[in-house]
Amino acid sequence: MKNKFKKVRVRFAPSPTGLFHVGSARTALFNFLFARKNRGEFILRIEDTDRERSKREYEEDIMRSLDWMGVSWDEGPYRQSERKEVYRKHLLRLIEEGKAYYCFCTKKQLEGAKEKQRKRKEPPRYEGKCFSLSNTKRERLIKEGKEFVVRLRIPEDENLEFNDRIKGKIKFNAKDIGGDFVIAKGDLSTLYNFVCAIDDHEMKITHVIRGEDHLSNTPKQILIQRALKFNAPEFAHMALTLGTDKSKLSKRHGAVSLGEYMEKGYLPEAFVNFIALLGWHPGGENEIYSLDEIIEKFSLDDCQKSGAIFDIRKLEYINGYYIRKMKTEKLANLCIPYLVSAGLLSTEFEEEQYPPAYGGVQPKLSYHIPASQEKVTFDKIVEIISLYQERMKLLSETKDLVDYFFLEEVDYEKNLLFWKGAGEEETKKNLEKCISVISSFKKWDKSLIEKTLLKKAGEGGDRGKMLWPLRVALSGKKASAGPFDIIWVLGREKTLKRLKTAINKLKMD
RNA sequence: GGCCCCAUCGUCUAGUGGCUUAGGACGCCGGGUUCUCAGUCCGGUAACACGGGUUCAAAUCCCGUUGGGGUCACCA
Repeated sequence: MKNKFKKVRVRFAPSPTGLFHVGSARTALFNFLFARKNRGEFILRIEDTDRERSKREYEEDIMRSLDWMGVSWDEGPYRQSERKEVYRKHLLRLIEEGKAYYCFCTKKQLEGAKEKQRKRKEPPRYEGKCFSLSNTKRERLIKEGKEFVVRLRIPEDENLEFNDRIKGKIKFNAKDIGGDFVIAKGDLSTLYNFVCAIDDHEMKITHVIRGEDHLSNTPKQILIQRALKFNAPEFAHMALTLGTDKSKLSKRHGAVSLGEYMEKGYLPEAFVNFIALLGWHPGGENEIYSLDEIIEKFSLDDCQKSGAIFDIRKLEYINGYYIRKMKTEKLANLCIPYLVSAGLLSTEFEEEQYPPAYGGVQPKLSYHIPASQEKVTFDKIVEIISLYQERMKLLSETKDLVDYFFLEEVDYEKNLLFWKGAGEEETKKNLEKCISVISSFKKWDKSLIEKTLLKKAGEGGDRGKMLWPLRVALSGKKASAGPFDIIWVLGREKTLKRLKTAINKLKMD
């Protein structure tokens, strides 16, 4: 292993031509893991040679997503659009050495040749016509302003083998590449494979870890590196992340951009845990790992050779798991923005006046409920969220789960109040019982509420007869937290009000 | 179609020639738990693609078949 004693340097090289997606996230993560595990360096390189399609906003999306995952880079971002001189220098050198040449064939000519080859069932191939152009003819064509591209001269027939760190020995033959391929356009602006080979060398990359969709680019890059007399880095081609139809994960499979996962309320630690386990496994039976544990255990040897389907149900499970394990205060803080954007809660900075001895003005967040104009404490929000911590899979579910704590009136169908075969009269009686029990409490004590109400409900045999309408009257939902918890958090006054509203609802026809 | 890669439950995977009646997790199904939902606990369902070898012994090694995927731009 020629790289054994060199400091490990890896790169993540996305092109900013679209929103950052799950597949790229996994490639970035694996590079990062490999770098950290081996005490090496992780470089971010933006491949924006295609000026038409590259956008600055996408570049920002890449960095924002990486930050979110906790994937930090040690160098960069380098931009290929800012390194044109470097590429041109190498390009000119190759042309001078006769390893690359101008090609004046028009697109039409190329198409025609390709068509003929296809008819003869031969693979399409550029035969290298312009390679044999005489100097004088070439000079003349350039002077005439004829359009051209630059092609790399490649061997006719040569084995191109390399040892992939994940896939093992990979064999290509130069004759299958399709002839001398284009490395620069007419304005001498260089193309992907060329700049990639140069940057990997100039940036002293020791390991190229990327998706296996780049496997077929590798022989081209090796040829370029050879022509330039560069040492080749080691390659590791990761199996792809797949959609449910087993094809490469893409937009048509639904949510693929990281932004969507952030908005839906996936936790970065859950997301990272999940995608790390797609195509990598440290052995053993544990499946929950922090980023630090993943780094500590990571090895390319434990990477799967075949693609892994992105199964969102397992991600949801892991996300729910992390939510349950989280400190409730932290969870509440993460949920608050969702309540705010749903209009259920509003926050603002409150200027609390402290005596000058305490350092003067200390800004503090205060919370209001728009529906009732009430003030609400952070502790109260924590209480509400704690009722749903075990039930939540996504942070974005918050608003639909707890909205009834922030609304003045809950909206539901009258029929929802009926437990199993119970009729209107019976339901009404049970709700009235609840009212009388709840208003009789001298002190407001949670376990007392629960004990007394439970006893009362038990008298009728089937507890559901009383507890179901009670819970529905308070939450307005067919599924919610338990009635005692809701009563406790809602308080006596609001509880009674909602029970009375429910009874009125029953009276109406 | 050419070239390249891949192949264990529906999904993610453990398994590196005998410890395997193939283990775990998600999902699904059933049951327990203060009305519901969730959670939790208990139980269940379900896989080595196929055919040849090699070997005393193969999910594991070799070959072939089939199937799947990737890639074939003056995009990256």
